[in-house]
Amino acid sequence: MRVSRLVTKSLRDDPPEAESASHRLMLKAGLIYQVAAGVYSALPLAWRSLRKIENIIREEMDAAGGQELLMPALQPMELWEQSGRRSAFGENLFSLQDRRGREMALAPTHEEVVTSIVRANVQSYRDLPVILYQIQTKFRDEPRPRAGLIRVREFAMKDAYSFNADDDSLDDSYQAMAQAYRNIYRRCGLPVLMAEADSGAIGGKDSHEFLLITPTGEDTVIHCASCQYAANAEKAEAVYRELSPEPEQPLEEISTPGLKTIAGLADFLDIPAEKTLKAVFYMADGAPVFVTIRGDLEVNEVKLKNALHANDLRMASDAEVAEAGLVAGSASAIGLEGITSVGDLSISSGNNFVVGANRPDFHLRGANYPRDFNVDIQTDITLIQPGHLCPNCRTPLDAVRGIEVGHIFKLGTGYAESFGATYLDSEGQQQTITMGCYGIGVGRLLAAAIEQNHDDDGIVFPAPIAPYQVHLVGLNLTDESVAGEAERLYQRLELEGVDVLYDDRPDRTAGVKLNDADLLGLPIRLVVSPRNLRNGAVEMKERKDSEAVMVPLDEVATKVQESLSASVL
RNA sequence: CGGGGCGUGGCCCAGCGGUAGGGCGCCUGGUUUGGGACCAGGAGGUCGGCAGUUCGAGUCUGCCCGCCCCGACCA
Repeated sequence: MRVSRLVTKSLRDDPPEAESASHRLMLKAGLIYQVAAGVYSALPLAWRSLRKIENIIREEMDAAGGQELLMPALQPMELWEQSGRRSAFGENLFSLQDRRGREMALAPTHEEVVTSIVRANVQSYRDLPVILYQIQTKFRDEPRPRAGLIRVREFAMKDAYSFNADDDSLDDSYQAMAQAYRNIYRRCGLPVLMAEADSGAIGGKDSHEFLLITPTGEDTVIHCASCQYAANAEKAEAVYRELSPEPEQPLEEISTPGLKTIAGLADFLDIPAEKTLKAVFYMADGAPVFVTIRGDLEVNEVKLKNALHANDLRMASDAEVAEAGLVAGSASAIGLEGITSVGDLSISSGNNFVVGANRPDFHLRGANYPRDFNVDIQTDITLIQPGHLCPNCRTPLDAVRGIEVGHIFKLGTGYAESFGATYLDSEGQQQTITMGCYGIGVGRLLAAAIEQNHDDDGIVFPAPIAPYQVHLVGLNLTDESVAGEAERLYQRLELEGVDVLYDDRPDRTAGVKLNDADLLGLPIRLVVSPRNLRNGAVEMKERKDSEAVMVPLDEVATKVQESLSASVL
């Protein structure tokens, strides 16, 4: 491709609206163009990268036994009523009416349709297992699209679905998909962490996320350097140091004037925060919830939401707290009635806690669970943080930030039950099919790759997903001998099957061209110029390196091939 | 949805009651050419929309729309 023919131009100024590196660089290099909030065109350069990613995904899905198909984005709303996910997705589901006033949805994912297909086509255990996949556009009316292609409302997703006779078979498919995913990221040149995850709105049992580690990621991953345990912070399991139990003391009210925070209370009483219990108030689907957790810990809202089976969970407002008759800053579950009460496991991990007295400026000491108060649900709702202990090996945990670039789930039989997807086993008994689903956001993967691979000058593309492999820069092309050599080299490389972007613009200065090359970040840069040609050479530089080397003209094609084959992981 | 910010040629911005400007980019001619060159000439804008205040509105007021950023969601 010749730069002179490329429709897109790089931008000279940083787009002011783009905070994240990938967003800024993709706009600046002319990879994407915004159409609406969270809706982008993929311009020719980005589209080449996206196709390369898609092809890697296809090859690995096919190798893992997947069959590609294409399902519609436009679907009747009845399907979503039938699965119960119309309300589960809520406002995130794009919906519209056709000319007859019939309600339709733009699909955010395809369990409903794929399950219907399998119901119609699979009757026997001999037909299983089946893995179906597609690379197709998804629509999700996200509350807040952000950061370019990281979170958008319309996006290409590879979604795969496994259909299995039993849990062992599901486990096989799940492992095969997990391995295919590892292969995909490795082949894209992107190291990822596979972490235990919450299954969210999709529902199901086991679930893992694949995260590209970068400081600007939106997810926190808890990681154990010792045993390699990794989990999304939303999911990570809590373990507690054994506190030596003390003899239980009686409840005693103490004056704590003006104290409303754990830090203030612990300081005033000269006790560690873990000797206190904290009360936190939430609204779950419109009803107040009273949460008790040890004073040194934070509430994990995802765990809490799951424990309550709530669709919507948020912190209660001051007004709602007051209306429920609670004393913010001095509340405890002692004597609490008429409100759902949830206790973290940590309330059993110590005793003689200091808790609120349910009247301002007073607390109680010597509180013990369950002697002094009760909870409706006791479960793990702790938000794991660095320094907490690994559930496997008790090593202190680290936290890193990552971008979720893939997610796999064991769904179980829920969808098959909704749609009546059954088969006859070898005994002639009717059984329900069990399912898994497996997703990769293609555009997000590209954005995450850039988020992770860039420097001050621009993108540093991993070779397998770069739009082109070689950026051939011709300097001083008004000199006919230079233009001739550059042209010959361009055609030679193309003939050898190398993807070359040839900057053939005769009227651009060296600075502009070299800056553009750094910005776009193709793996190899070749510079043809009068200065280099005088030595019968071309300058070759890998984008990730700081040093360039001079290569004799007749060896350039060979050196390029060598360099490219070395960069394939 | 709550909080903050912004809408002026393709891009980045200035102008804050009195005849729409600059830089980049674009077109023509010339000079340049290894890290975003120079000279001369030129094209290009219903100042997000609607209503109002005013002799006069890009500028003031109200309503609406759109976009970005921070929080609840996810590939």
